[in-house]
Amino acid sequence: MIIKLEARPPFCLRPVVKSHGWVALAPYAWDEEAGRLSYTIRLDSGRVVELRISRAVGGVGVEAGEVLADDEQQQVARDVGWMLGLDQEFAAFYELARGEAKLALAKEQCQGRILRSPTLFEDTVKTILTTNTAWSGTMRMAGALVSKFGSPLAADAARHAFPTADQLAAAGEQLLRSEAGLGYRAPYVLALAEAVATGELDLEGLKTAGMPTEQLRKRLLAIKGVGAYAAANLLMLLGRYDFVPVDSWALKVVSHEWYGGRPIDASEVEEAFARWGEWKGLAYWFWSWSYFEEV
DNA sequence: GGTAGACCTGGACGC
DNA sequence: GCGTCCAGGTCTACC
Repeated sequence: MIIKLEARPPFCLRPVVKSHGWVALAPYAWDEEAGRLSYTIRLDSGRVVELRISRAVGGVGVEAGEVLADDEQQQVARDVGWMLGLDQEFAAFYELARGEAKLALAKEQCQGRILRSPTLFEDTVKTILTTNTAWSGTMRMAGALVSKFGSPLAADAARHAFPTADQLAAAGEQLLRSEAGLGYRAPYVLALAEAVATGELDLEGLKTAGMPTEQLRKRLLAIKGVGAYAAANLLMLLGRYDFVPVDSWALKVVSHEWYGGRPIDASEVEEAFARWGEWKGLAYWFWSWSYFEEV
């Protein structure tokens, strides 16, 4: 069964997949040769299926490997549409980027969309896993959460979906530490899972909340384990680009680009991109850094 | 409001 | 093989 989904042009699958490191985190997988993105998902019906997403005329084709009920097909269309940002609009950003040599190819290269997870819960957990650790650590922790606590794929029990909030809440702090190696992040992830599982926190509602970005940012910062960097990263995934997710890498490349390599702080990174206004985060994300041209 | 130290793990490094 | 050090954001206590 193949579900065809249309994308707002310009759309190219590979740039979305390569937009950041999310594709390297379970349960995502990318087949470079086939140009196919895979994602193991637990549907609301409880069924776990592997979605195989490929470029198709005008958008993407999603193969589920088995026949899905109508409501399951609707969920797949909704979730894949969100994951790839199929309906996102970047015309205003492209217009601004046209006059900037470091972003001149943004439209031509279909830049703008950033790969995300079906749920904001999963993206928030993964963002917490990126903090204060090397990328290898993030991959290890995400992989462990999926393999230890996620529901298995019927056709291949070795593969699992990302665990639901209920599943992580049921795991408890001790198992999150010992089985997933989350360390001090375990209580943060547990508290988040419990808040979402009990309905105390409606994370998914934030996807469509029309509130101002600053208000949305405050809601995200109220989550334990989510600081300035993590909130900005999540805002980017929510399509709000008013803040730059400043991590140590950002401090390095921005310093090299505009501050002569001297130590800088987060406010100087924000200042460097201030002229991009509501597109600040996106300009930062797709900037062609001198640091890499000279290394 | 600003700052220092603790948190946790894996990897790099020196012995 | 073992011990030490370091990288990586956020939180909390303190000033």
